[in-house]
Amino acid sequence: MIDTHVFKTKKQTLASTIYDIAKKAGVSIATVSRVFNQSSSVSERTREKVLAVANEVGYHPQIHAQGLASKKSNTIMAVVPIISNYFFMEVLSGIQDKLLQNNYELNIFNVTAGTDFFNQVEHVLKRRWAEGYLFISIHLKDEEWARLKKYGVPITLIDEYYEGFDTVSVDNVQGAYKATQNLIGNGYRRIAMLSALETSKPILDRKEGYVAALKDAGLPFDEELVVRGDTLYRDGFTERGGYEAMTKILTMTPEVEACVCASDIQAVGALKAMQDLNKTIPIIGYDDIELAEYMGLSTIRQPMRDMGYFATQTLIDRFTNPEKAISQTIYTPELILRGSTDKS
Amino acid sequence: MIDTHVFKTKKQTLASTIYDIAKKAGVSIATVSRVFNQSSSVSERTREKVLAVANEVGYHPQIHAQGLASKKSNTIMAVVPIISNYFFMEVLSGIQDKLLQNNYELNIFNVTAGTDFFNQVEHVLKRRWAEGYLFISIHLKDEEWARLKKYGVPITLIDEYYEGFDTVSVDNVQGAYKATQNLIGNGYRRIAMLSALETSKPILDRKEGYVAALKDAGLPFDEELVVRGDTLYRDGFTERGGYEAMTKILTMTPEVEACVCASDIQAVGALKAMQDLNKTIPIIGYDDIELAEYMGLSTIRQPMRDMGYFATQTLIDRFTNPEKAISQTIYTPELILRGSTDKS
DNA sequence: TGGAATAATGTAAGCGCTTTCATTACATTA
DNA sequence: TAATGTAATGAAAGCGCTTACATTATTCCA
Repeated sequence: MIDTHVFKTKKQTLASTIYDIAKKAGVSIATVSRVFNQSSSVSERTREKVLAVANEVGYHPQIHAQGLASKKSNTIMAVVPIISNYFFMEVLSGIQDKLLQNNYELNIFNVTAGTDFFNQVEHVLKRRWAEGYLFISIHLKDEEWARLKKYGVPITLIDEYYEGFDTVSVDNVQGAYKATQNLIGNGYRRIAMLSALETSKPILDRKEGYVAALKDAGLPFDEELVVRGDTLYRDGFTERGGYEAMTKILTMTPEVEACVCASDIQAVGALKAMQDLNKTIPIIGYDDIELAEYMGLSTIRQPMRDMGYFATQTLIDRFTNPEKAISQTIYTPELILRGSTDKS
Repeated sequence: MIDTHVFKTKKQTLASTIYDIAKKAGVSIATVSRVFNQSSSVSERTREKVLAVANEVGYHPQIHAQGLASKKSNTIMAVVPIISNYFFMEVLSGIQDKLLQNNYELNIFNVTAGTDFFNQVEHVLKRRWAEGYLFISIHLKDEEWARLKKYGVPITLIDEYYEGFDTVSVDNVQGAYKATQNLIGNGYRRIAMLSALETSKPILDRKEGYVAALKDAGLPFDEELVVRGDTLYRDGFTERGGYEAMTKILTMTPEVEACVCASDIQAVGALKAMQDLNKTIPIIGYDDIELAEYMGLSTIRQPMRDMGYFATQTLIDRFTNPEKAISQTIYTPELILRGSTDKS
């Protein structure tokens, strides 16, 4: 007996390539390629035919093949240290806004804190994944930046300053200065700084501004009043970090009259701590995330979205004009007064 | 003394390729490739030699070339609709956690709302950028999902349910039910639902739970008590959206006794609205973002990090075992009681 | 209406890797 | 020592695309 049963081979829907399309459309692969690259010289008729075929089988050029052949990928990579942060989110949304107007795709690469931090960053460049890079809140030593420069790839730094690259940042010293100065102007003398990981670059700058404001007002600087929480997750820029720090401040140096804060999110924790300890002092946050408005939190505004937007623009400009002079853009932070600093 | 002069080298340092390394190390390109792919049969001596050379010139295989030749890229792509959202952030951090243990790179692709939403999503798959995809809060019709399935690529859905893919979600109906039930249990009768864009899938489900709870308690359902703000940016899941909605509720239906909310972030706005109008009613949020704890906000907890973590695991499992049975994982939301529902 | 100018298409050589298969070098064993 | 097995390496054929450059169709004007 003859077995006539046919095995239905699970038909692997092999991805179609440019050859398949070319064949079906009766043209050469070059023409197909042209169609997908809006190259000028393709007649309207062929274009339509190719597009029809491509659409029918769901064809689209593969990114890796394109990338290899053309040495471009129409991709911008945002490199950020740990993602879950309000500052990044805002910056990112500015980047998106700009990208929407251009034909670039955004990829986000996360580097994790640790000893091999620089290696991770360098690794990203080595892979040559993108045409340009946005480094957000990545802080390196000058010689490390210099080393990255060797890769000859367009890079724009956000929230960091280095002469060799286009950078977009905010004057952190000035921001903290303004906040502290405001408190001093309101008559407070013993002002604490709610800090975070000491080695963090923004913290360093903000402390400097805080100290300068005290000094300019003829007030003594007391290291004891610079306090951070013990939870160092995300460098201490967390609700918990703020809660812990404020608890310390209120219990260990009860004579404190006011407080400048390294971030809004920490301020949220600090507010809770004050509530729990049933003691309220004026407080100024930092960043002006959307939340701050709804919490009545006075703060120092950083134009985060603008920064993202502008940095992206700068980067794209460099694609088209690599010889463009390197630019450093520094925004001025703005003091926003709300309920948390009202005199009671 | 440190030399701090300006860079002037214009010379594009040509990226070195596998050939350069092979030549300098005196081996064939195949061997170099093997070294970079921890392939077994390379003698320790050659391995070291190759690595030394590669390190010297800063060589690393190019992703596009690798991707083309091997048809893999060791990359997972997370597809999300608009990035700046607390829910995504938390899920993302769960994904990162899992990824850290494996050797995959994460890329994030943003789709923007609009008429061509589906096209954007499909486009991502067409490019074949990654080996697997995590779709976060992407809601499509069944036939659309079916269409994506044709691409034969590993996909895991987060915060969505569809039988054809592995999915990880939370029972939104139950979550809203629990919240509403709690309020009813506390004696409130006129309970509002602070909503967002009506067509949003989570909103649909949550409303269903809200209605069911009312019905089960023998309470009437009043469409007028389901309110959203007018600002629809991010589908209305914003502080502002919450503020507007609560303002409406309090002014148009002043007899309302309590409120269930579609998200914590909206609850923040709602809290402010209550404060501004000087009227407080019990409120329950949704999500349990970190902030909620520090704001004393009762809420429905979604295990966001766990979801991200588990979904990633599921996806990676599928790489190694494509024939694995498709799984639907549904988490149970948890009611977290805090100050915002305390009886005054 | 011929022929130059121009538009449309095709040919083929890579892009930088991976991978199969063949080859070589070396260690074992009888 | 010859035969055999195994580990290490190399040669070469693609992967799916872009892009000079070459070739063929069209167009246009004197």
